[in-house]
Amino acid sequence: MSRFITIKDIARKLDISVSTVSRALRDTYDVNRETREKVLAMANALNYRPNFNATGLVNRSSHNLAVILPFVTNYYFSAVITGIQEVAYQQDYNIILHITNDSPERERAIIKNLAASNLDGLLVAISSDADACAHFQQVIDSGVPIVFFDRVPDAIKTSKVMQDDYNGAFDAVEHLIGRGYQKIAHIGGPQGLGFTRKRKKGFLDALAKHGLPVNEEWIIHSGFSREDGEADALKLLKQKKRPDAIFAANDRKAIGALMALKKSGIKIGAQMGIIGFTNDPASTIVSPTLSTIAEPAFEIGKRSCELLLKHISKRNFIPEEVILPGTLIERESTLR
Amino acid sequence: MSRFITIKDIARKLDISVSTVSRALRDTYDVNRETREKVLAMANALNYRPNFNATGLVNRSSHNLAVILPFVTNYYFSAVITGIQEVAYQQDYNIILHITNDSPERERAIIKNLAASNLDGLLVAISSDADACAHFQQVIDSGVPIVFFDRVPDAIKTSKVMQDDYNGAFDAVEHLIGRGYQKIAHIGGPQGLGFTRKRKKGFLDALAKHGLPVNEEWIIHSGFSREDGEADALKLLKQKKRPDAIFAANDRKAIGALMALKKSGIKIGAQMGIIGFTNDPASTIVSPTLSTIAEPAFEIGKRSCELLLKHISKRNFIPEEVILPGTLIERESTLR
DNA sequence: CTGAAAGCGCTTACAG
DNA sequence: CTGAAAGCGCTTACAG
Repeated sequence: MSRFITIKDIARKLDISVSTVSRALRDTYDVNRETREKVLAMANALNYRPNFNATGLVNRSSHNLAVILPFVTNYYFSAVITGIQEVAYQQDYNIILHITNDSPERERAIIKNLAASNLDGLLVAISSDADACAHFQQVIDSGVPIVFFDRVPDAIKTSKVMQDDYNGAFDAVEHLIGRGYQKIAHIGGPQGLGFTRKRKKGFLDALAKHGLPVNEEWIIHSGFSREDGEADALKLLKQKKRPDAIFAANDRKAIGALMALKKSGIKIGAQMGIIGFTNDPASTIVSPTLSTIAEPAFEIGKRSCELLLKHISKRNFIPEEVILPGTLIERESTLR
Repeated sequence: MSRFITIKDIARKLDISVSTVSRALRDTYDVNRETREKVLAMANALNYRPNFNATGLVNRSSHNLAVILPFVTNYYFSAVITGIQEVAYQQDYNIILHITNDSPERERAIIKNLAASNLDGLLVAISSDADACAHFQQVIDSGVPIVFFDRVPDAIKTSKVMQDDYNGAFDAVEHLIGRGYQKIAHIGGPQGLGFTRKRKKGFLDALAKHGLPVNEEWIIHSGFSREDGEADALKLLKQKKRPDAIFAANDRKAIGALMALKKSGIKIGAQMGIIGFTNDPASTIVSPTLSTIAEPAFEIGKRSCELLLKHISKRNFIPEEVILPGTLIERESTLR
């Protein structure tokens, strides 16, 4: 391993002390202008790069942010990461990526092994079965701020960024009603997740507002995958009373439902309206194309990271909850 | 910021020296068994975590690996990352994620700002317009190993991991021929990329082997997006001599082509066979479903990371080029 | 405006 | 088997 240029090298070449080099480099103390310029020029000439381990050690900071989330192989989370990355990059922070595979055990193991001293902050979307969140509280208590996004634990007081799940769901269902559907089913996500409840509440309230009945048999909870959507849809089909529309908790489920129903000979739209949530690019690939609520995933990433940086720079930054609105996108799957 | 537990704390509590604590913790020197156990117990009781900035400073290593790639918002790259993450996690390495948005400038800026001292190695897929690769060579010369995957620069001697682009393309085209298609077009990726050339070569050689003509007008190069695929397909449609099948350089292009042609009234399969490359989940969502060559994306990530760790642990590890085979997946888009 | 010195938390020859 | 000391590269009171 070849040696790297250090401030000592610069100091020696210029025949000044390392203290002065350090001060000149950071431009924070009074340093003679000429001296500073000489140092800067030399640093540039030697292609000097600060050793982050050293600066981190004395400053107790690393310019490293960890992102912890269930998956990256889906559109929503990869778009969020891109947003996070965008602001981190501007501010010279590194993103350390941890993937939990939606496993609470792995999530806990990751948290446990976080060398807290190596991180300035955390951005996290919890796993589906987030039972206990004590491990996150410990991190915060140890002085490392966390911002949660999308999948947020209610119990922890810190900044959170999410889409407007309630109103998105409400709008989706009202859209179905507006299109004349009357017997509306809901295929939801895992019950443990906060936003599963919010989307369900939006669904229920929209029905209530329009005086439509709630049929408990038309409400099914399962996972978020396409396969889950297929299975849920097939269950709905077997009901004695069959619904005429489905609001799915996300696009993958909606697409699974759509494909399974189509295969069963149901005319999507005409016989069964379907609307999802996310605006995954796949929703324009299915046939018929899928109506949905577009989530501002990239924006959620950006806002989360901005908030985290505020927590980092201001010791006692007051936690904020940011709720970003979604947008109804009307496509073929809700066309009668 | 609350203080963290250090080896000094452990030493004080146990009334021994920090040297002994350090040695006991790493279990590398001879330490009296009892002493070691006392240290371990105390470390555990105090919930001690090593300060990576400090260990990194003395060991000149950080257990940090950087991953640099164009995007994460597509299936292939997000699957690769998941594979990388999987082995990094096992070995207690952190993944620092950098996204270039496929911009060579940003790629160069990222490399320039890498505090080399803070990284043990790099995993990279270069951007499409990778003209100069000197910046990567510099990193390697400075002692930080790089492993390239998928998009690899020919000019640099280091380990590389990729799918078998040539044979995958060859198999795809031979599949089309086996299904009876005779006038086969190719919609390829950006010309600068090495694998664009390899996939094209596989295409040409398969035609040659079966004595089919090469029509230069049926070979179109553009970007990798669905929109590019649509535009390419529409161009092919306007040709005086119209092809009866298309081999697309990736699934997104293939899906774009498929959708555009379908909209133009072409019967996919019967009138126009289409095959892609990747096995993006979207290829089972389009209708008709898309035949394709499945790439072992997750495996590519794993192998890349394993190789990088070998470079890191063995100063003079001899670079390896790993080529992983793809798998033909026959679906509806090549059914006559 | 500048330098000498102490210290961040850890590792590792050097003695014993 | 254990301790005292030096050092990794940087920052920052303390003097001057």
